[in-house]
Amino acid sequence: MTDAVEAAATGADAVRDDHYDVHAAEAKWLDVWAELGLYRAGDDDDPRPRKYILDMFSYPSGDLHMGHAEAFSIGDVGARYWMMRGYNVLHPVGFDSFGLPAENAAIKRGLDPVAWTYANIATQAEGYRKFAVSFDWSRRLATSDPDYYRWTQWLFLRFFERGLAYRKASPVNWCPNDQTVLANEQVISGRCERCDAVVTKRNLTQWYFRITEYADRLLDDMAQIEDGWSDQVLTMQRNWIGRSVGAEVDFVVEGRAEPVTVFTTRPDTLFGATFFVVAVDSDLAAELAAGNESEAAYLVYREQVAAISDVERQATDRPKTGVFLGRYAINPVNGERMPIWAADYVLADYGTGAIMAVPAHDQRDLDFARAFDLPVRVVVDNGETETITSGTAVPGDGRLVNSGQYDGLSKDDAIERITADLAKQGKGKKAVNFRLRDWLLSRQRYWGAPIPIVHCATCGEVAVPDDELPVRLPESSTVDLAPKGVAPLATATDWVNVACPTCGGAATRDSDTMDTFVDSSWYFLRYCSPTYPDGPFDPAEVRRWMPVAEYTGGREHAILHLLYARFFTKVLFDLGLVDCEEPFTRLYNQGMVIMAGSKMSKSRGNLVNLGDELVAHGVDAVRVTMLFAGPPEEDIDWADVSPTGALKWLSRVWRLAGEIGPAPEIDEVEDPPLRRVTHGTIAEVTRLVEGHRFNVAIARLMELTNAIRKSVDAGHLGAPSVNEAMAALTTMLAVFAPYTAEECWERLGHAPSVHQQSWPVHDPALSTAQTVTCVVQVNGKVRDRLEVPPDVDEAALRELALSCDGAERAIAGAAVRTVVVRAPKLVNIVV
RNA sequence: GGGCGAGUGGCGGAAUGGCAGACGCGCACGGUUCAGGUCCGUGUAUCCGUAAGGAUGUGGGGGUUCAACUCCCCCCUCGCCCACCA
Repeated sequence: MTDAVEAAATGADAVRDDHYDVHAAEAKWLDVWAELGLYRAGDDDDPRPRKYILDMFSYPSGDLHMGHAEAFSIGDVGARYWMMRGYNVLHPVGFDSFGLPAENAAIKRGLDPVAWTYANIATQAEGYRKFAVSFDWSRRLATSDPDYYRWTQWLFLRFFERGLAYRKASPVNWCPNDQTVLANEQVISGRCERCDAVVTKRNLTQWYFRITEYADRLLDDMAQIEDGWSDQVLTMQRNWIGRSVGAEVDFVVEGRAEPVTVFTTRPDTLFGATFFVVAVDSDLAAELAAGNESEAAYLVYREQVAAISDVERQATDRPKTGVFLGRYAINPVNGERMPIWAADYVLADYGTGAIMAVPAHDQRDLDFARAFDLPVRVVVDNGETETITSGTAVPGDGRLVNSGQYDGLSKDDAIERITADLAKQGKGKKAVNFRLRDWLLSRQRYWGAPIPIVHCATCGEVAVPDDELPVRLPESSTVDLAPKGVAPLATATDWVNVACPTCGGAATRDSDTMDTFVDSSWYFLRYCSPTYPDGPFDPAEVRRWMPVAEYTGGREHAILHLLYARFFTKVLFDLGLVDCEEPFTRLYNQGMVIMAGSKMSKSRGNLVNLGDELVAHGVDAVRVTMLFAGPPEEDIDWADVSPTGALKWLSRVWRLAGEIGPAPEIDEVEDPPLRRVTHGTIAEVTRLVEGHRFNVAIARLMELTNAIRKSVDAGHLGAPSVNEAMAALTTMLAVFAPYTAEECWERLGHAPSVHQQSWPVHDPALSTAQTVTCVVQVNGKVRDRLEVPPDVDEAALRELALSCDGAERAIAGAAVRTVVVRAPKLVNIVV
């Protein structure tokens, strides 16, 4: 402060040469802030309105990287803004600390996953602290804490009790590299999301969450969050759930007691069904081929299909393959015999794994029919059915033909009538199908929450009693961690062998651990009462804080974490544990930080090290760079932005604060236009911050900086309006550049902390201008500008506009046809 | 193949249907300087013009409107997601 006073006294020149040492400022304030306890959420009796501001917690990989810096810069603005607006803000931090990297470090380098993980957490926590994120550190948690996973297990048991967690055998995605199964959501175009290895199928008995039971609600409840989530994420979730409405139709199969049911969205095309296809890898296919002369051919074909990877199998331009099974199904509407084929274009795990093929109206069926010379029959005529002979199916709308009593009906009418008639005859019914599959949650890995189930030969699957939770992980030294396709926990014999909780007989623990997405599906609830000993969370606290007002994180979680967290919340709602059905009211997905046009990666050699950037430009400049680069949801190309420019601005502000300092006010040098700029800026920045338009908000603060600079240079040092402007600038800067704002606040002669100040309030009387610039257009082209009072009369403005120089020149004697007057901003003269 | 989103100066990007290019980067020129990655000022879409001023201009083509970056239709390009889902 003494420096600032002295500088102000010795004149501007001395200050301008002053150097803003960002690192000194960083070193200076962290402890002060910690002592003031600035960001701790208020207690139960805090009268302020509450707001829960959440950033997606991170995997503790060690130091923060550029992606973290962007995400947390964005989330922090919201948290700080609402704190300054007088809200009781919960802005917690934690670590998603179970997962493969810890285990891989253990396997590769012989490190203890516990020690490795917690060392990384310490490093990352320090990184967050230096980055000055306004976290309430008192609520910090880690999903690998026994205190946390105890409740993950507890929640699993509640799901288990309700039948929402169950075990089944089925072909599952298998990553041959990580030696573990993967959820559908973790398979990206046939490859492992983590390691990019080509995923194969294995038939295994695994644990699932019955998320499909919630498919309808996951779709319907999107209405509650439509205003707060981007269309992009909502659409992705909708597509992922993939609800389709149609009918289930029963087909009698010759020589089989039970009919076979198929799902179709087009029951109106039933008369066009000319053959029948079952998934080659389904049980039904094997059954139909069994003991049949076609069995040999079927088995060969099944071998061929099994040999190709999912990646190849899913290539849509692949020619259709299949074998005739020598069996026939009867079309329920016309009694026709349809040959049954096995093919790999029909999926075993969607619908019933069997379809009626309507080649005229489905491209895939037509491709198949042409490959095997099967009949094609048009049943919906749209006037352009001749394309079928050249290989293009007619999928759309039209009138029914070749369909007996239904001829002439429209598609929609036919769907309704045929479905109703089938239902009457007991041969079918209206049905809904989902693309969404149940969530496979078992993982054959060590570093995760053990599944709290004991397998007993007499009692079956037995839940570990609640009071025996947590089922702790055995010491890593007692476990063989090497990937071998068997769960590592199974090798810890002392741990695995237990007495059955029900009958006391010899039993074994389930040796799989849970997918880490289970951990992250409820962490936002634990934050509300992180040390609550009697349950996963204190329902009263959750009622007070939930739902989350603003949730910030990467778009990569659009269908993984965000879908699972919504599912968990709904189950907990049904259990009566939470009040809200949707956990996140507003979702903000920030873009990525890329480098020179492409994703940063080691192999590309274009990694930008956050630590280096922080050393070169300081925390605040990096934050401002991230926020000023563009809209938060867009990617930032680090090659296109200028941290130096950001630092330049911050230095300008800092020097201005030094020049203005705590010097006494001198009323005689007042600068009224500056007041208008100040109050106009406050109004706009407030609106922009609330709308997450941070890049524009910063642009407005830069303009205010320029205005103050001009005023000071014009000799207004000491004017109350200058002090007011500088104070407003400094307090608003606090949400973007916490260190610099604090430093400026001190230079202005105030005690810490600027972060305890209220967000400035604008005075509408001061922010409205005395005059408005009115644009005069002739035929839509700007020809002149007039300074007019904001409440100018329409008729008067019209006359003024018609007689101004620019308009007269452009009209040049032509006849005026119309004059559009939008007082006070615009007049358009049409000639 | 389907769905969603986006195309604006040399660059990142501004603009409730009403002044296109705010703000910043870069660049140019000038000033200051005890030599620095951190200062001040001026200019900077394109074309014609010394200037005043004029013409053109928001991926391309049409349309609605007094007025279109903005709304509607067609096309092109790019990005993301899903991808044989019956």
